[in-house]
Amino acid sequence: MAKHDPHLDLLFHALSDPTRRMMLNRLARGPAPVTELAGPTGFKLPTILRHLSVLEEAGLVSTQKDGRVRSCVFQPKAMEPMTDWLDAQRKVWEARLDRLDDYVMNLMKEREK
Amino acid sequence: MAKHDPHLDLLFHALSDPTRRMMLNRLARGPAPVTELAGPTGFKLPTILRHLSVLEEAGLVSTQKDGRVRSCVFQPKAMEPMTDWLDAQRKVWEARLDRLDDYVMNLMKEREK
DNA sequence: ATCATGCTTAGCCATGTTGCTAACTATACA
DNA sequence: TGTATAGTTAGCAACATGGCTAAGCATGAT
Repeated sequence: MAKHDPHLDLLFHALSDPTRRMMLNRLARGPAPVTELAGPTGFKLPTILRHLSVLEEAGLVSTQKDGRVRSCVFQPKAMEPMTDWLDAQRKVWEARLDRLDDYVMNLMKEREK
Repeated sequence: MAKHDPHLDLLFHALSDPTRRMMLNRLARGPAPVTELAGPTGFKLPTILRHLSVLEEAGLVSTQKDGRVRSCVFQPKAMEPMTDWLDAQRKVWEARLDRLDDYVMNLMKEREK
């Protein structure tokens, strides 16, 4: 378990904004140029570009310029460190439940004596 | 799919900080008082209390005062909206892969003619 | 060559976040 | 009663975030 993983910070932070989640959701349906990402949000292009760069820094989106159009592509692999953390966290929690279980079982055995 | 769920913002934001993740990790092992949460982080109590309130507002931790000690408890259920969103996102992505598959299959059939 | 399109950059503003210290309250213990 | 313990609150400083406008640049169409 990493003590503090800066990449995780970037990932969770990137997803903490509804506009960025909306953009990601669009991109999950397939690549799109910046303007198309901006459309449904109602925000201006510079704002969207900033959100996009946050997504890129988190590794969630990669972009490539083709002529004057920048095409944005969702990178699902980037999610993994996050789901890994969530799984690890759940494991710790479940181990705790198991220990609680043992504890309760022992209590009951004691009672039976 | 909710247009913009403020709760998701709070959840992802709460997890975007390494100190808060460390605190949660400790709490997954079982309840703890504030001072014990602060210990390994090296931060002062007021700082930890602010982090704690972020976790509480996200619903990830509930606290209760017993005498002069505040006991903090991890609330795993609070994670659900987040994992639900991740699952939904993955579903969209996989549906896209399926469509791509169909597309490639059609291309190959065309070629055979 | 000119114009429209699609970004891109610079820079401003308001607000939010994260750390701190200092001072306070409330409970337990002697 | 007095003292140590465990939080708590107020408020400050530095920096990050999220929106904008205005101006610029590169490419495609005419």
